[in-house]
Amino acid sequence: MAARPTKKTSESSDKVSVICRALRRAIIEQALEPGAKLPEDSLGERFGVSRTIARHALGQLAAEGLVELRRNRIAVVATPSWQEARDAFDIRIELERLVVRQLAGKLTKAQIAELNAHVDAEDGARGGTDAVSIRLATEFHILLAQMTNSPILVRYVSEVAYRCCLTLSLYSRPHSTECAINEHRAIISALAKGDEAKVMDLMHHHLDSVANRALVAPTPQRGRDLLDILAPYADDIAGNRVVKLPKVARS
Amino acid sequence: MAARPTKKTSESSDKVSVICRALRRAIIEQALEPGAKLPEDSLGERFGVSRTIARHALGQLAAEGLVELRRNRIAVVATPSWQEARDAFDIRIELERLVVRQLAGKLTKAQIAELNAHVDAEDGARGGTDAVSIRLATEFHILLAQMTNSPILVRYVSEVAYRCCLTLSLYSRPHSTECAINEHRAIISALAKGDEAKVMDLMHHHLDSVANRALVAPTPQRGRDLLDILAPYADDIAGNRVVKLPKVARS
DNA sequence: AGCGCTCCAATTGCATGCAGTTTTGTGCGC
DNA sequence: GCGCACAAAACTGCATGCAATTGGAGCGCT
Repeated sequence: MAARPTKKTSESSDKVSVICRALRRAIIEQALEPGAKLPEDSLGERFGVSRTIARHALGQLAAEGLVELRRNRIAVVATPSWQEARDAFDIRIELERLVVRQLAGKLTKAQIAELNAHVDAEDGARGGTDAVSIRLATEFHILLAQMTNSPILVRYVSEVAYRCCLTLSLYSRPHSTECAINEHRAIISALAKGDEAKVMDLMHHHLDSVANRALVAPTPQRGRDLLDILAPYADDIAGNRVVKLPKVARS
Repeated sequence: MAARPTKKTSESSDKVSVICRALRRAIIEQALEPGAKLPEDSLGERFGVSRTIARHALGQLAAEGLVELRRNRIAVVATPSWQEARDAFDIRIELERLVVRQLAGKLTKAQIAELNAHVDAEDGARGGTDAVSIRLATEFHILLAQMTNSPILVRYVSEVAYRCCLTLSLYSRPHSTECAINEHRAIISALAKGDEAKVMDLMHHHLDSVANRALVAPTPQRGRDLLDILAPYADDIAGNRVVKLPKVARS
């Protein structure tokens, strides 16, 4: 259990992975907002690669749910619905409870130090931009996942954490990250103490409170999803008579 | 909640998706065993597309963890270690508990009928090959996930279920699927009754027993991973003198 | 102005070609 | 027969080119 062979899953240093990493980071730091267009040409030019590679990278990110790919259309940064955001958080809670359950009482001194150092970094970045805070907070969770030495768990936690970041930029009001930092510290100490039930609960409530602070209202304010906005009206109308909407492409 | 908009994430009808589906199915039906080589040329020729497309499909499947992609090397069907298999099942348990938790007491009559019909199909296929039984059993779980109307949950449950199929063909002895069918029926009836705690427990034990029946011993019998098989011997030898193994490529 | 139509630039879908790397097969010395 | 060097084949990494589709500007009509 201590020295599980850490097999490299993928994500080496080929150009596709480089682009994926760059885009992922741009997305979670909200340099690319949901709905932003990602033409293959531009990406290729920007990263000095051919369109083929850019396209491949977009395919990967689409598989992770970070970008949306519609046939013959320009790829865009994903715009999850409010419900999808909530679903993502629900899944994340279960996965991260699993993480801390596996980790409770099994961390080395060095690992605990590493976690504390990371939270210190979060603390230090408190004066910076929200984007950096969010990235650091997310990386804390990924760091935890990595300590399980389970590549699959790392992958899923990372993916779902990224998705949650995405929703933060959609539905969240400017929020304070301070309590998150304290909660991170509490989780570390509970992990060190080895109190499995306690740490699972802490993680649960931590994520739940992040979700609740982020997903304030079921009515998306800045949500770009035209369909969701129009849904109630559409129902209304359907009751009266049929109206021709301009080719709503829900399919 | 009843009529959540079912947004299509990807996986439409472009050639890449077609190839992915075909390969996925071939893998879970064990027509392609773990370790099987997947050269881009051959795939392209087989499916009547260019290498570009085959390559893209392999990339997607690699992102799902079904194939392994090493730089400049032929892609192969993934060969998860025993520990990875166990991890996959652990994650799967949590995810599917979440599925049934969301579903308990919320299924329509039609949905329950659909589930029952599926289990009937599983029953009917009992005389057939193991491969078909495994596929049907897996599809039952995916069907459940789909009923949550949460695209993210569907994606993760599907992926992890496929991965579990993969490990079945690696570490499992020829097994009986009959109890699984009964357990499926029990889950459906508990879902219909709406007993949340009960159905979560049923799902937990169902998957746990599948895992335990499959992952019998930490020593893989038919495991193709040369490294794992040779590990104890290598240790032995190392104690005496150094032996030159032919370029073991663990990286 | 508002609506519909046509046509063109922008963009994707896909195949092919070339360069570099790995694997395989072959011949040679022992 | 056995091991080894070397060359040929196989395969991947990536760029480019062409056809098909889309989005939108421009334009005429009401």
